Amino acid sequence: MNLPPLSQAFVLHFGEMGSRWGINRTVGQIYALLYVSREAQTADDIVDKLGVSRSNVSMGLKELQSWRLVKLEHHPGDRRDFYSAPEDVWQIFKTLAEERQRREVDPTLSMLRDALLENAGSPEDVYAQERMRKMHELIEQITDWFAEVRKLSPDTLQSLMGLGSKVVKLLELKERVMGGGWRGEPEAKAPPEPGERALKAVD
Amino acid sequence: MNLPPLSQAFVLHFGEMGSRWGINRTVGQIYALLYVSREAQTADDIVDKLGVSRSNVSMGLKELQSWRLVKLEHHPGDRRDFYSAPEDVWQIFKTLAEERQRREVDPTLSMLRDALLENAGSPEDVYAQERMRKMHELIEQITDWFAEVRKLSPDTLQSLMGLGSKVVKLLELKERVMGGGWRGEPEAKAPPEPGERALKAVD
DNA sequence: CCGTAATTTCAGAAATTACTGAAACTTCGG
DNA sequence: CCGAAGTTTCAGTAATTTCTGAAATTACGG
Repeated sequence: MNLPPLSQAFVLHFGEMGSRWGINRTVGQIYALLYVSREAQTADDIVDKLGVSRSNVSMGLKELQSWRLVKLEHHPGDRRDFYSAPEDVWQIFKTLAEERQRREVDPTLSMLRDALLENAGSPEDVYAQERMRKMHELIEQITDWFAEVRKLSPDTLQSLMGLGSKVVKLLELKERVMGGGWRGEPEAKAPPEPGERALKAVD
Repeated sequence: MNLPPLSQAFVLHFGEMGSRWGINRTVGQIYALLYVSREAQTADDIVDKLGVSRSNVSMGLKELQSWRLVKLEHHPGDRRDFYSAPEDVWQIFKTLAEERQRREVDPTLSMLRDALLENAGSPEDVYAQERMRKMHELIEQITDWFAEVRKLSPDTLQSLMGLGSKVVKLLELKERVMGGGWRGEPEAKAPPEPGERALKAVD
């Protein structure tokens, strides 16, 4: 590997981490390299810096493209492909989230929906179906919410996250300003707005 | 595999999905089986139902325990270990999030912090360090926020998620009611260093 | 302590996944 | 069209991971 020390440490770490995920070492390393490189890199640059085969790099780049994690650019008068990673870390995070949603969550939701439509032929499956309903509810709620949140601008998102758990205060504030009385204990839940999904306790 | 059809479909799906994650097929299947089973299962129950070796089940259960995803219980007058999955899907989600934090995010943060303390010996590493700073900031912000949010009760969490992107309305409401100075977080950000651009909505 | 039931460990076999070099393909200027 | 530069594909090999059966260990009632 042919990289300055800090970059190398970063690249190696992502290689290892990649393995923990479904991603293979080389793919992790290529992405890390692009992420810390000021300039777009050619496949041969990557071969030199990581010391892996040309074909491995080619496949890794294809994989990264399928995740929409790298940009391909061309320089005038140069036939080679130049690759780079988008700058904005929030954008990267969103892209990752979207792709994982598409590859992991959506198929699971689809399987669950199918199972919930069947009718259970045994007491075991009746219970199993009930459990699947719970899981479906949870996943759907989280992903709907996340889809909403992804629409926010990074700035807004940051304000929100800056609040941390203080959002609860905002919720209370909302009830005070919009809702009826606020004398009652938290047990009295805010009435759902019209058209808004009723809040159900889970478990 | 010896399971009623819906349960089997669920178990097989989780086996496949497990592979996409870092988790292996058997571990995914064992967890799925416990999740849809009304009663706690012994290792031999699992062997019968999944048709894998006893030792494989033993290792899988150990792995699941290390993720805190299964409960071990004992029945009076029975020496065997009985395993089950916690009921509350929100709790499961939190546990998963915590373990992934511990195993994947914390080591990354630690590596980044180390790299940020070194001094870069080349222009390439100067830039790399700058990129690592950005990544560190993002990850830290998200995980801090998530740690806060994990403290909320499932009910509160659900109210929040029910709002979806309507939280923005709440933020505006807050501005109106409280006026400017209520930024719930560690004082306004340090003025951006030269070369650091404010995060802006992308594209 | 002993014997038995239950569980864990572990070395090797089986299966899967990653990586390589060589060949095939693509693109483009002349 | 041709040739050169670049990229992708692919079959075979290497490396890694998963899984198994056998042996070792633990737990416990008598």
